[in-house]
Amino acid sequence: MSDRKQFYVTTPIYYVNERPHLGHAYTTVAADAFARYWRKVLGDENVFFLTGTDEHGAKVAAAAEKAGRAPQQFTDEVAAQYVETWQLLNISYDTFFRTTDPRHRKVVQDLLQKIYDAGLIYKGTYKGTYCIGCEKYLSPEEIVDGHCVLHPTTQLVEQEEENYFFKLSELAPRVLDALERGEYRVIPEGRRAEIVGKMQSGIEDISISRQGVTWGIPVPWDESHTTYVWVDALINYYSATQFEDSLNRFWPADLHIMAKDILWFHALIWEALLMAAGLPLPETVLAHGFFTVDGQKMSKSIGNVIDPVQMVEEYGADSFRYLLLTAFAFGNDGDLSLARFREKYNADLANGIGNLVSRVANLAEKAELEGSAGSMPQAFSPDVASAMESFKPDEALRAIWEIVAELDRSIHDEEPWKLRGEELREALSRYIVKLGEVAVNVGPFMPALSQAIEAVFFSGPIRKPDPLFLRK
RNA sequence: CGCGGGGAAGUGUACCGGUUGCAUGUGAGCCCCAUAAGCUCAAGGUAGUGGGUUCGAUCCCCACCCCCGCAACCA
Repeated sequence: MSDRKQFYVTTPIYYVNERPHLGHAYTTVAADAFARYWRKVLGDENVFFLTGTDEHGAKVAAAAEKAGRAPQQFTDEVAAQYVETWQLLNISYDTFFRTTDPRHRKVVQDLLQKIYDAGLIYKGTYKGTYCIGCEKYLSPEEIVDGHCVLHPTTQLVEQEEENYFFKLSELAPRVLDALERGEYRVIPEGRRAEIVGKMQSGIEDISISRQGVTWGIPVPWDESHTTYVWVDALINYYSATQFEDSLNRFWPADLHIMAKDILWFHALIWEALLMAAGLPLPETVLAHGFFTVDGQKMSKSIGNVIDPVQMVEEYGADSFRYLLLTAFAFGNDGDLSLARFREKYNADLANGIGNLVSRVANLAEKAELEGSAGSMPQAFSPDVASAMESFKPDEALRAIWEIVAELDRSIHDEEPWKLRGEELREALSRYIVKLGEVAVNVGPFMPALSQAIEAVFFSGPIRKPDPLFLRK
């Protein structure tokens, strides 16, 4: 089915100026499902799952100051919140990467030096309209009647800054060529077309250093500049494989997952940097969609923010993971709503798999069946495997729930409660095999459920357990 | 201005050039092992509007209307 020997999957590293929110959780849960899937197929030691935090930049420094903390202390605190959230969500990352890791600094500097030595970085000036209120250069859309939309009373200044520029314009055609030759790919197809279109529309060089920002990695040949945070951040994917010899083999990455808003960085700029440094390109760059909540963009002012930690408290990690991944097709945009979460929780989890487990366990307990007799299947079902290998976790889950529905139908048709003796045992063991199938297949998505099913039906005497998912 | 996504049963959503599928919700019946759970059947969509291509379009093309997002130094 696949000739992979190893699998390296990443999430973006999240910017620490805000707490983990639903968007971060969505990306990370998906990445976790892929990581867990491939671990089962290839063995734990052949999968590397990376996530982490992006901790440099002016905004972080400002946020730290506002919180009355030194930057490092501040980022330590926020990074800890991410670690905590991922623990709650049962995220099985192998490394939690932080860009303030001193080992990362060296990798970034070496890589930049290489690109510099290759003649692909030059000194120039960045010129723009600067808003002191925002502390950044404004894009034309942010300027209305000569004033910043957020700070209409602040005087804007035309400002120039000396920056180092990366010759993206020179690299872009080569990157496009690599994309078209299939040296790396961008999915879904619609996103790829978008990226190709942008690449063809004329690319400008980008500045990759800042003079005024001290909270960052110094440019190796000119310590008065720090590395632009995006460059610093992207390099993490490579950097994480360079800290230990045992991890070297994971580069290049097999799958970078991110939301579509940062695809540009991952589908062009990252490849350009790698090419410039003479490094191999990642295999797949996968952008998933955005979601709205009850039809609107999630925002604090609208008050429709869904907090992942609260969701875990209410539904449990497994359920929340399920609800996120089945809400809409992975890659598309979609809509989430608390009302629908509840509906789906009751229908698919409580009435579906939860009830089915009780149903079969009860019959088995009465029949005094031994679970140790059967054994769990070890491989994924073909349709689950093909869904996962074409990056469609939602389809994989749908296939699994088809097993659940089928089993409910079989039980109804065969009326095992009327059977006795060998007939009953035969029927029950077929049901248990099916549940074993569910357990194996659902593992990447709902690890606790998978273990619970295994514990009930595949070890010792079968006892009817407490409900796995209580109706809400 | 530009780019992209979307408008389909009460709600949400999938695939697809050839009597729309699924889920949820609703109604009726069945079963009674199970978490008032399960099974079956039924009702419910002229697929935003108007054109075009085609033997045939929800699907391809054009225009328009509406919603949403992105718009590159923002991480």
